[in-house]
Amino acid sequence: MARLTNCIEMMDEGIGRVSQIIPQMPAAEARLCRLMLMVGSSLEGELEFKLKPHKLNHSEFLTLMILYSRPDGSSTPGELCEYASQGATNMTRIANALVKRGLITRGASEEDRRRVLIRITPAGRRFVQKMLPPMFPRVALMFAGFSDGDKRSLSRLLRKLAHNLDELSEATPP
Amino acid sequence: MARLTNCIEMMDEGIGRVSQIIPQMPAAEARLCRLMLMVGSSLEGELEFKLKPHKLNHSEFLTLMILYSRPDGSSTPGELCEYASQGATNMTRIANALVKRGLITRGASEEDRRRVLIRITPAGRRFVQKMLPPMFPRVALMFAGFSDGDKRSLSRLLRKLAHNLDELSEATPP
DNA sequence: AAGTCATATTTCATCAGTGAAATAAAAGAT
DNA sequence: ATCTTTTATTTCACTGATGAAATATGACTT
Repeated sequence: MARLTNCIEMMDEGIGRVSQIIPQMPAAEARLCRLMLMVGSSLEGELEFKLKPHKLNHSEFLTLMILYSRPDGSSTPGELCEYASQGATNMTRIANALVKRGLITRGASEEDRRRVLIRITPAGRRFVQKMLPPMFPRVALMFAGFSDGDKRSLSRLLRKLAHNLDELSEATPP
Repeated sequence: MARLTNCIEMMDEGIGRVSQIIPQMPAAEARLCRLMLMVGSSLEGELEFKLKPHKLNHSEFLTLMILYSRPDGSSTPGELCEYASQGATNMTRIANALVKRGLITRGASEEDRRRVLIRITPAGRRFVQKMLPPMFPRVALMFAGFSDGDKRSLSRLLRKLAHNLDELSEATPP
């Protein structure tokens, strides 16, 4: 796999040349956009790489973590779909996989028997507590050389970007 | 689809609770990591959305743009694999799709006849010049409210992160 | 000339996610 | 009591990417 830095360098030159041909292009913004996409997918790759030994993919991991982080360790398929940004079809498949491994259980809700209650099991909690800590060093290394101010800036700017993306997709009711 | 802002809010609370159970967790870094992943994939969705009317997916668009941005409008499959972060198998498929639409051509290289020279066609250039400008307003809106300093900061921080990710994957030679 | 390496393609099996449609069951509305 | 809506599951066809193995071709080495 090519180093990210090389791809970025080549992207910089490419956008430079394109913006000479098409001067109306918002070059700085386009660069930021490409940067986000490149770094984002590299980060995604890094995550999947760390998950592979545990036979989990990103969306299974995310679903499990959402449950783990809940005060009561439970949620419903619909809610999980929302927060894990997955379709219902996919969430059914994810839940099946996690149930099969004994990390979660499915049961009917008491109050509303249409709903399905998904709970993380004690085995699921142990699993998370065992797999999470070995990831910490690499997560910390990603932000090596970032001052506290850098981290705060990055957080602020990403949240601002997220807010703008929300506005954009609300302005487009497809 | 859930709003990004909601997902972020819920992620913040979730990480807060997890870091109470597992205090060694680098919470700030984990938050940044999740933020990058969420915003990145939302951005990816936004891009795919803009590409759909042109019947292009992300990697086809990227491949085409790399060629467009080259001074001579040409490259080779191997090089495109690198910069578009695609496997050879996939690049063959991408090239087939673009050739079929008349946007690029494939031909043997003169110097080294093992190599295949991929060139953007005049039709390919016209296609890019027609499809690109309508994207500009939305790209600009993504960064609405970003000062010049914000943009520079974000650029700098993403590049630093990219650099760290390169180091990480070089320290892991599988 | 023979052997080795490099480049690209093709085939194949597989995985992860999408979207639409059909089904089921229960809640809520009138 | 019937009708509508909500929630979840299941099935199906499809897209896009992945990785391994086999093949073809041409370049480089000696």
